This record gives sequence, C-alpha cells and structure tokens, in this order.
Amino acid sequence: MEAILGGQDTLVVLPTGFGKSLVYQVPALLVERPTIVISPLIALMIDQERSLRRRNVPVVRIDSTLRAAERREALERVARGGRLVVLTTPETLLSESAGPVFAQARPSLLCVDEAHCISEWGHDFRPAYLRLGPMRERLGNPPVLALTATATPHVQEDILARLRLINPSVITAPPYRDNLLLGVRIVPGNLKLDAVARLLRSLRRPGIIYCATTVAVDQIWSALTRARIPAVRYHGKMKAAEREAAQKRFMEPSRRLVMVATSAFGMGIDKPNIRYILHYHAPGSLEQYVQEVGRAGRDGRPAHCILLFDPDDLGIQEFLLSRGRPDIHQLQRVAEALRVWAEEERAVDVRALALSAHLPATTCAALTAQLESAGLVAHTDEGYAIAVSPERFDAGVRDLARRLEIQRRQDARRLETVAAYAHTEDCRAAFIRRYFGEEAPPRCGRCDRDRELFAALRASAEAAEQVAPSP
DNA sequence: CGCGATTTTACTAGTAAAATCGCGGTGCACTAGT
Repeated sequence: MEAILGGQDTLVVLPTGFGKSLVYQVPALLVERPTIVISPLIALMIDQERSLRRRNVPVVRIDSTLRAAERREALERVARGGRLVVLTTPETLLSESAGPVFAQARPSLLCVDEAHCISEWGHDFRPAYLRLGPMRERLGNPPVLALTATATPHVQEDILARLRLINPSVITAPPYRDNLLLGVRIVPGNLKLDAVARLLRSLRRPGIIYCATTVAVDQIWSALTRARIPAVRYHGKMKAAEREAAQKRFMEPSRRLVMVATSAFGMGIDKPNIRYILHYHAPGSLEQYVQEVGRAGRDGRPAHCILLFDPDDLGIQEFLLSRGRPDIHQLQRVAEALRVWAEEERAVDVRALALSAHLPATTCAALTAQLESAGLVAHTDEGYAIAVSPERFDAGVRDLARRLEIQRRQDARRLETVAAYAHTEDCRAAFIRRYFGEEAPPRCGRCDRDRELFAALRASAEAAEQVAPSP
C-alpha cells in the first residue's frame, strides 16, 4: 500500500485469504480520483461489488450485463470522478464506448486483479488482457497494481512486461502451504473410475475432482450420483443458471459435497474447509495445478491433493494448447493483410482484418493484440494500423514469429514438467517450490514420496536394531 | 491420444464386430430473434 500510494508500480503475489483485496481497497479510499479494478469474471465483480457496498465504499460496476440506462448512469458516475472504485472487465475498459470515459476520468490507480490471466489468457483466449499495457498510457499513466495468488518467476516477468510496469515493487509470498498433503497415483485411464471410488471412501468431504474435459465431468458426476454420493458439477457447457446453482450449493457451509468440474471452476472460491483436490486428468501445467490445489485446506488443517496420472492424458492438454495458440502461419497471414491495408493508408478493425486474412476473428484478435503489445501496430477508433516503418514491421513480425515458436516449446516443456512431477522420486513439495523459484527447500515430510522414504528408513533402522541389539 | 457415436462390413436378414469419424477448455461482448 505504501508503494502504491507513493506512486510506484507494484506486483503482489499473495495466496487467497491473505487480504489481497485490501491492498487496493485502502489506497482507493485515500486517493483523489477513481481506482479502476480489472477483473476476469463478472461473477467475481458482483461479489466484490456487494462486499464493498456493505462497507460503504463508493463503487460502480460496468460490464455487458448492465442495461443501457444503467450503463449510462454508471459511466456518468465515472466521468464525475472523485473517490470511487470502478469494477470492470478488460474488454469493457478497452471498448470504444467506455474507454474514453475511463481515460477522461484520469484514474488515480489501475489495479489488475487475478493478474496471472495476462500470462495465461492474454496471448490467445482473451487478448484484451494483452492490450492493458498500451491502454495504460491513454488513462494518463496511473500507477499500476497487479494482484495474483500464484505466479512462477516466468509468469511474474510476463506480467511486468505486458503491463509495462516501470521499476516495480514486487511483493511475493511462497505459494506453498504445508498442510497440503501432495500425492500421485499412476493409474491407467480405464481404471480411474474405480480409483476414484476407492479414494472417495477414505477422503472426507467437501472436495473437488478436476477433469480436463466436460464429458468426463458429466460421467463422473453421474457415477457419483448413482452411488448416492452427494455431488454437484460445474463446467463451461452448462447453462449459466445451472452453474451458479451448483457453485452456490457447494459453497454452503452446512453442506459437504463433491464438486466435479473442469478448470472453469474455482477462481475466487474461498471455502475454508475443502479437504481434498483430486485430479482425474493431469493439468496443463504445474502453475495450473498449484492454483487448483491451493483451494484446499484454507483453514490450515490437512487436505489431500492427489493426482491420478496417466501419461496418455497429456495428449488432451497438448491438443487443447495447440488449438488455442495462434501459429506462425496465421501470423504471416495477418501481417500480410495489414500490409495491404497500410498501402491504402487505412486503419482496419479486427473483423474486416479477419475476413481479408481468412482467419477466425478470435485468432485475428489474439494476433493483433500481440502485434500491438510489441509496438508494431497501433489501435485507434478506426481500428488497427501499422505504427512503424515497413522494414521495422517486417523485422518485428519475424521477431514475434520466433516468440510464438518459443512459446510453443515452453508449452511443451511445461507439460513435460507435469509428467516429471508425477514421476519424481523427490519430495513433491520441494519439486513444486523449486519450480516456483525457491532454492533448496527442505523435505516436507508429508507428501507420499517423503512418507515412503521415511517408512523405508524406519524399517531399515528397525532391521539394523534387530541384527545388533543395543547393549 | 482416447472416447463415444456413427457407418461399414460380414454373414446370410437382423445382429455383431470392425472401421471410421469427430471432438475435446477457459469468458467476455454483441446481435438477432422470441
């Protein structure tokens, strides 16, 4: 808070439940003009709006769920300025209708909540995250505060670079909590349902079972329901109302349910007594794994984090990653289309560009955001246009192509790390802590590897005692 | 890569096995139609 109030850019990496929100809420009440808070999910914003309102903090929320009149009113409030927390999405902040109002309000502070989304989603799925860096200037360069629960050194660097933080103050706490009992079972796909059934007999609810696909979620959920185990499910293919109801039931303190879900479930979930996180499929990265198991045992009591690992499952993640990421070929098509528009000296919006490049608009949006982030194109009200000389543009595109290739290799390496985690003979917690950039951490003594090791040591000590009884 | 659904093949007329096909995650915002 001191850093932010002193006008310094700040990155805060703190586990959920450590008072991250306070880090922007208190400064927001001490500065003169609005504080803009960027959040990835409307559902999260609604929760925050409610809790701020309860504490009489002046707050408005602006997103696509507002009616035209409500939106107008909210924007007028932003335009009036003064002390105010403005909750919004990256897409709305960048929109043509709301963006200028935000800029004109000259916010005192720009806060990016769940900032790992920049790294996780910005490069493909939600390119608006990548465009926050360039947007900052239009807002009058307010100090930027980035908040997240988990970030490896690599993700931290990505956040700093993409948000264009200058000489930032970086405050991190280790992501690791020693009440999480880590374990891995190597189980082939066809035996997994049995393995789940066996595990659920000994594990205390509530707990979460994570799957990579919606089909698996539905299957496991119906199997549990048939077996009369109280379970709810959550994935992106369900209707919004169903998902909301499932989440609400799971969160009720009096109930002890199993939540079967894809990675869609969990952001902003703060339930203290989750006793286990079971992974039916391997996640796409250890970052994701740590994020997901971090939802267990917030009350400080032991919680089990068990990964059911089958090397074949990595194929699913590989597929999902490859489909999400734009490739070099697509980049070249977009670059070529931009050159053609540049000859006519006209800016072009993403849709028209997508048509001329023969690409889906989402892919095109991801690539233009990357080009913008690299400073090669600029965005105005008319759309995108090349912002540098033709030679520098060509060189920049080649550079970006290299970066896409590096990213592809990094994706593959991160997936390999998941397999390495599953197969490691070492302490699991130590493995994760090293991955998150900590040096030579001690053995946790609680993961399955350490328990096996200590049991073996004890057995050999006892055997030695029997051979040579002490005098 | 694995899974489930659909189509083809096989032997001899409705059924079963084999082969092939298609698909898989994450959310915002906007628009058209009810």
